[in-house]
Amino acid sequence: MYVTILSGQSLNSPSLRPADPQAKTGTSTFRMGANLYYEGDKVERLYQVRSGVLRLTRLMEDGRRQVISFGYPGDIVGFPNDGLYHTDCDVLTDAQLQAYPLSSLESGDGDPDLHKELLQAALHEISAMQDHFMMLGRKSAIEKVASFLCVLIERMSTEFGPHNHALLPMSRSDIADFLGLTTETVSRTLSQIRKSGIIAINNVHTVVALQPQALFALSQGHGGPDPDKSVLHGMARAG
Amino acid sequence: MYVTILSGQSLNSPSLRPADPQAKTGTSTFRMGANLYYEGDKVERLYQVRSGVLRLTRLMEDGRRQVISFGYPGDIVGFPNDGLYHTDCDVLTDAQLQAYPLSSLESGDGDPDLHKELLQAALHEISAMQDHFMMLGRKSAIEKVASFLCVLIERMSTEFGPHNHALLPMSRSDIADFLGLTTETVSRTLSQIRKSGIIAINNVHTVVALQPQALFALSQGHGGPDPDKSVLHGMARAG
DNA sequence: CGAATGCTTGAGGCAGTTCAATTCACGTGG
DNA sequence: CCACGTGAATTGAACTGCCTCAAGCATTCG
Repeated sequence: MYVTILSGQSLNSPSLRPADPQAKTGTSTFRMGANLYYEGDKVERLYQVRSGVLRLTRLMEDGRRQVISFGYPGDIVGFPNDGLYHTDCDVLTDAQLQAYPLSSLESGDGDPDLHKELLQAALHEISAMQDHFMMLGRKSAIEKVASFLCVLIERMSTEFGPHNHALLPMSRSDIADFLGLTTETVSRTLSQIRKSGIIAINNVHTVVALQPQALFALSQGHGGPDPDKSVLHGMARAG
Repeated sequence: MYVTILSGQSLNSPSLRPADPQAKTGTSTFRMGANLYYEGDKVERLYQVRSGVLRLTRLMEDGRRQVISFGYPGDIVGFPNDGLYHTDCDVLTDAQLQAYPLSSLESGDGDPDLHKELLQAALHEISAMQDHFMMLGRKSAIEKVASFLCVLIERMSTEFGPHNHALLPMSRSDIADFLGLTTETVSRTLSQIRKSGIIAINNVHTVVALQPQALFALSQGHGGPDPDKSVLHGMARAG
C-alpha cells in the first residue's frame, strides 16, 4: 500500500482468485511479529494478503530505515529482482496469506490467467510507487499524514464497506519511516489535525475522520498558506 | 534511471535484443524537446532507449512537479497501468528509441523471450524505485546530489567504457524535481562538492569526478557530522 | 550587442529535526 | 485491585538544513 493521490485506481487491484482449496499453495496464517522474508533471500513465492497487515522495509548501513509499503488485503508482495527479495517483510498483525509459486509470475505455463493477473499487479505496483514519489519528494508533513489517513480510510471502506475511520496497526515510527518524517513530527501533525476538529484519535491505533472532505483537501495541499483562511480552520468552523 | 545505492544491479538491465531490422516496430529517432506521451494517454507501445535521454514526470494540480526518472540507454519506459501511461515523457536530447508493441508485454504469444525480458525489466524497475524511495525519504541534500552523480558516472562507464565524468543534459530544475530539492539547493550543493575538490564542473552540463571514491562515500552518508573528520575534507587531502 | 533564459550566490525565514521531559497504555506482580 | 515498570506516544524548546526571496552572473540566440 502506497500513499497516492486518491484516484480510486489504488483500489482496483484485482482480487485475483478467491482462496482455492485446490491451489497448489494454499492460504496460511502468520502471527503478529513474524518475519516473512529478508532482503537478499531467494524468492520462491509471492504472497497475496487476505487479511492482516504486512510491512516492507529497507535499511541503510547506518541504520536509517525506509518503510517501502504496507501490505493490506488485496496487495501482493514479494516481487523478485534477479531472483531475490529486495526488502524485509514483517507481519504487523496476524495475517492470512495466499502464496503463489514464483513460476506463476515468471512463466504463464501453469496458469495463464494467474500469470496475467500477477503481471498486472506488478504494473500497478509501479504506478502506485510513482504516486508515492510525489509524496515523498514534494509534499509537506501535514499533506503526507493526511494522505496516509485518507488512503487507509479508503482501504477500510473497500474491505468492510463505507467507513470513516482508519486502523493503524503500525507504530508511529513505522509511519514516520514510510512518510519520510520523524516520529515526533508524525505525532505533532496528528495532534494538529485533531485539534482542528477534522479527525478524532480514539486510541493510538484508531483514527476517525470527522470531516473526511477536509481531510482529503489537506492531503492535496488545500490547507492554504494562511491559517485563517485554511481548510484546517475554515472547514472546522463550517462543520 | 533511478538513483540507487550503487549495487551494480542497476547496470544489469538486460539489453534485450539488439536493433532488429525485421522487428515489427523498429528503431526511430526523436528530436530534443519532443514529447513521447502524456499522462493518461492510452499505451500502445513501450520504448527502450538506444541513445539519448528521456525524462518522465508527474504533475500535481498546483504545479508541483516530480521527475520520476530519467530514461538512459538500456532503460525501458512506458509501462501501462490500466492501459494508460501514468507519467509524461519528454525527450531531453535527440534519441534513438526501439518501440515494442504493448502486446509484447501483456501476452507472450508473439515472442516468449521478449515477453520475459520485458517482465524482468518491469520487476527491475520496482526494485530500482524502492532504492529511490530511500533516497527521497531519508537522504540529505548532499547525499542526494552525490548519489545522482555517482549513478550518472556509472551509467557513462557502462555505455562508453571507464569514465569519471557525467553528462547532465537535464536542467538544474529537472535534477531538483528528481531529488526532491530546489534548484538553488542543487546548485549550492554542487558548488560545495566542487569547492571540496571532489568534483570539477567543466560546464553546466559536464561534471568530472576528481575523487570518485570520495564522491561515493558522500553518497552513502560518509560525510561525517564533523567536517574536519569528514570524507569531504579527509579524502581530499588523502587524494 | 542586447534580451532572454537559466545558473549561481547571498541573506533571512521556517518547517521539520533533535534532544529532552512528561504523559499514556498496558502488562506484571504483589 | 492497585502499585509499579516498561516502552511507546506526546509535548516542549532550541536548533538547523533546506527553502524562499532577491540579486548578480553566464550563456545562448535573435
